[in-house]
Order: sequence, then C-alpha cells, then structure tokens
Amino acid sequence: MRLSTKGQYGLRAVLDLADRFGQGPVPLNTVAEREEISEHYLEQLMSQLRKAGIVTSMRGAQGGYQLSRNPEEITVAEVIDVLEGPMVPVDCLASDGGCRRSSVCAAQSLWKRLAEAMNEVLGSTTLADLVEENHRLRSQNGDIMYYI
Amino acid sequence: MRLSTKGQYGLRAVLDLADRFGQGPVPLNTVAEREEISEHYLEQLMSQLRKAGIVTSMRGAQGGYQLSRNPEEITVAEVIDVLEGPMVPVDCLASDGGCRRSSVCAAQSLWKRLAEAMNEVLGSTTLADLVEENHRLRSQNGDIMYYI
DNA sequence: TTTAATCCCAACTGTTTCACTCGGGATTCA
DNA sequence: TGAATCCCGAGTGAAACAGTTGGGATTAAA
Repeated sequence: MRLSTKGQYGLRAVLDLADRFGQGPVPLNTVAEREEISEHYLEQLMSQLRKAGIVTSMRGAQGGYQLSRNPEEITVAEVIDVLEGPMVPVDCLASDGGCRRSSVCAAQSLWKRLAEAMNEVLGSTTLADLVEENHRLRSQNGDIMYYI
Repeated sequence: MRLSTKGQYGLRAVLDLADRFGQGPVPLNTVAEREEISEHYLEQLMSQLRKAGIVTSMRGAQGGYQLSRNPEEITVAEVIDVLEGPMVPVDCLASDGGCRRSSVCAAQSLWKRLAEAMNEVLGSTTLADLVEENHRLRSQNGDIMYYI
C-alpha cells in the first residue's frame, strides 16, 4: 500500500512551486534539478496537474509553471487525487457501483473508515502548511543542507 | 494507493475463519468457495499467514486452517502487514535508513502523519470486531443474502 | 528576425508486480 | 489403500511503473 512516485514527485514539485509562489513562473528543469526528478517524467506529471487546474504554465523563454491558486487554497488531497486517483484502499469504494456484497460486507465498512482517516489527514493539510513546516525544519538545521 | 487483492482476500479469508472459530479446521476449498477466491491463489496467502503465526494448519483428510488465536487478539493491522508489508505510504518510512533529506523534508512528516492515521484504524480493529459487524449487517438484512 | 528557452505531445521500452495457473509431492484420516 | 487435505516451486499473460526518445509549438530576447 504505497504511493507511486507520481504522488511523491508531484507533491514535492508543487511544494517547490508553493515555496516560490508569487515570484513568476518557474521552469520545469529547475524544479526537476532541485527535487532530483527526471525532467521528462516530471513533465508528464505537471501536464496532469495543469489539466486539473492546480498549476498554470507559460510557454517560451522566461516561461514555466506556477500554482494557479494560493498555497493555502490547495490541499494535498487534491494533488494526490490527480496523480494517484481516488485515495481509497479498495476499488469497491471508488466506483459508485460498488460490489454486490457491500450491504453485508464488514470488510467494506472497515475500508470506509480507513479511507475517511486518510482523507482527514490529506484533506486538512494545505501546501502552505507544508511550506511552513519546511521553513521550520530548515531553520532548525541552521539553513545548512548537507545533501547535495 | 490501493490494497492489492492479497490484503483484501486475506482479510476476507481470516474473517471467514474467525466466524467459525472453535469449530475445528476449515478446509481451504470451502473458504475459497464462500469468498469467491481462486483456491490455489488463496493457498499462497494462507501459507504466508501460517508462517506469520496467524493461522495454523492441519494436513490430511478433515484437515484445514484455523486461527491460531482468539479473534479478539488478532488485529487487522497484523493480517495486512503480513500480506502487504508495512502499511506506510512511502518507502522512506519503512526502511530504517530513510532518505537523506528526511531532516528537512516536510513531505515526510506528512506521510508520517498519514501512516499514523492508517495504523490507528487498522491497529484498533480486531477480527472479532468485524465478525460482530458482520452479524449486525446480516441481521439487518434478515439473513437473506441476495448474492450467490 | 533569428535563436534560444521553454512548454506540449505521443510513442516506445525495460522492469516489476499482479493475479493467477500448473504440476507435482507429503500427510493424515477412514 | 485411497481420498482428502495441505505444501511447494515454477511458469505466465497482462498491467502498471518509471522512465526515455524524439519530435513540435510558442514566446522572449538578441
């Protein structure tokens, strides 16, 4: 039950944009470098995020990507939903049809509770929250980043 | 971010055993039929559960599987852990090493909170809880099961 | 007006995981 | 002895994963 790299990379990328929100578009290659993600692969993820209205893009020189809204207005749940699909542990919760045993399936009620717990965390955390957390962590480390 | 069928089938199977706890071993094929799971595939899952000490097996005629402990003493978290590995959304939480950015990674602290929320649900639910829920659901439906 | 920087798009690819199936062998009860 | 059961390892087709490749379109700056 792991997130794929899509969700992980995608979140890191929008966090990178959130950290620079209001400073104009950020080209993809600088995000890719800072976050150590394959540029072409990240491009595919950003394309999905753009179609979902989370980021906007500008082509040409001096172009790049930026968040389409304030970081306070974008939840992690939104981002993950775009890249990973609905955050539910089993398919029968995602599709409306569900399975035919659902009325008598104790397992399903458990999965439902699990989904609620997950969405509580992801839906209540915004990009701004994480940027703030990031600054807190950085200042604790005296702004020294040991990794390259 | 879905559970594989291993976790889903495995939970259904042990729930089936929990429902018949104390009535002697249940042969694999009856569990497989009731739960509509490929017998040979389920065999592999039961083998893992046996090695993990969740079920015990008896060979030969009149043999089968049964829970090794009371249903009240087995949590869903245990079962899922055996079949799906640690319930954490990203690898860097599962391996002790972690990633080298962890000291300054806001995403990681989010994933940690998510893992805690998930384990809170799964770790506090026992097989007995779900069996009880099952009986409740069945009585609501007047014990009529429309599915085949 | 060219050129470099950038985004946009579709197709291809090697690896891994999934969800099984197949074909046996070992035990135990009747 | 024979049927019922568990035990085990190997094989398999399909899908997803995590990219790579190779172009094209748009825009700002020289």
